[in-house]
Amino acid sequence: MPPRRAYHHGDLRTALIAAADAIVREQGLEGFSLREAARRAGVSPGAPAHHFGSVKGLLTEVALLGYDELARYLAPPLEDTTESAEGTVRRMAHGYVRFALDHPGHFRLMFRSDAVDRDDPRYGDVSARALNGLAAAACAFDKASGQTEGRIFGTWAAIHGMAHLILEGKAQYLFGTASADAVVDLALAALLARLPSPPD
Amino acid sequence: MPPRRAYHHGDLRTALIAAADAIVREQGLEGFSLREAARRAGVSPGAPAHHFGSVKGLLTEVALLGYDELARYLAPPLEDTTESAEGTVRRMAHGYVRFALDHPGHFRLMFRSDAVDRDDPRYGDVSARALNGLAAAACAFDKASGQTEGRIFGTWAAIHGMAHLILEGKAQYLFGTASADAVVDLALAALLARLPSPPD
DNA sequence: GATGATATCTGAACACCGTTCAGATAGGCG
DNA sequence: CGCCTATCTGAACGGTGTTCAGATATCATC
Repeated sequence: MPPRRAYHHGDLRTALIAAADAIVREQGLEGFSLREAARRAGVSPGAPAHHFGSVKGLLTEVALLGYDELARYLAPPLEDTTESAEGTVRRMAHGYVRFALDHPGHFRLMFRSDAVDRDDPRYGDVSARALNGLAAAACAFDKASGQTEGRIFGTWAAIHGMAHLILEGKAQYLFGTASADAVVDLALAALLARLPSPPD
Repeated sequence: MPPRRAYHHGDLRTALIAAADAIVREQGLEGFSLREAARRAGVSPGAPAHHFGSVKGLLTEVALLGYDELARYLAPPLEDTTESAEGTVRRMAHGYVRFALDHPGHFRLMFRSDAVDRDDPRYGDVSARALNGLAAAACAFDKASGQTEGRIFGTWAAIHGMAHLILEGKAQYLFGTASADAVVDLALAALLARLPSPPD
């Protein structure tokens, strides 16, 4: 990463987002600093301010990329039309948890409302898009129970709770060193066993 | 909080924990700093190091206090023996979420494995104790489904997920400005509706 | 009670952080 | 060409956690 020759970067905004994304991916959120991102982009510490206002602005962009990536993890189960609705929910749970473990820095950032510009309108859009699939699966699976928002949120909460607790090391109190997939399967078995009869 | 007269504090360790706990309670985790805690205790910035090693050590103590408080929020539903098992789980979910909203700084800290000394043995003890009640309720309620650890973790994950998502403002995408209690009720309705028949 | 060992705390230093801002530089456009 | 505006520099400021030699107090032992 040799120092730029030109005084003007050309596309500093994009470069800073890429640098920040890489830091969060490599070192997690604690390893991130605005100055380090500037350093990687070969630019002075004051440069990011013009493009992002503050560190929150830059981290918001990284969080948005995280939602895109999450959507990619959740897509395959939906595209497989041969799967039952219950199977789809199952596979999305595994995908959600795998995303959290594959991209812990992004996952944590996405749910750190203090580190991010919560009021960015794109933020709501992207999270809605990422969860559209989950919403569809939850509704298809869970036709009989409660009203729509309750179904979606209940499913989301159960899956998100697994991911968060596993990521932060809380599952080991119950399961020792069992794999995340095994933990998810056991929890799903308990949560889905309540179902009266598998739909379609 | 006038400056101490004595060179030695007397019980600095306790004073620092109390100060840190107060900061987290008043200003949240982002408002916390080791130096501010030292300032409140009327002591130099280097003093905490001797008692806690690093900032993680002090924050671990605050997190432990958080678990105690959580246990207090979860206790009443268990003590009410007239309640059905489902009702107990319901009330514990509301208690868990209320704790998160009443003590956001503590809640976030308790699940920030980067900010805390994860390997502190007391950490596992206290979290186990706080969740014992939840475990008992989950098992009593959910006799038929899955094996024990799966039942406990599934219930915990669902409840924790609600609390986390609500606290970080993610429920508003689905429910607007609805109260947390209403959101929890709707999600519980969907999750519990799957039950074949109410036990006992 | 005096003496020595040990625990405790100070205060200055260090490296780093995010943010600000006057000024240097470049590109776009008349 | 010359100007205007966006962009970026680099130094400064106040803040952070951590380290450490040295000052101070407590405690055990004589």
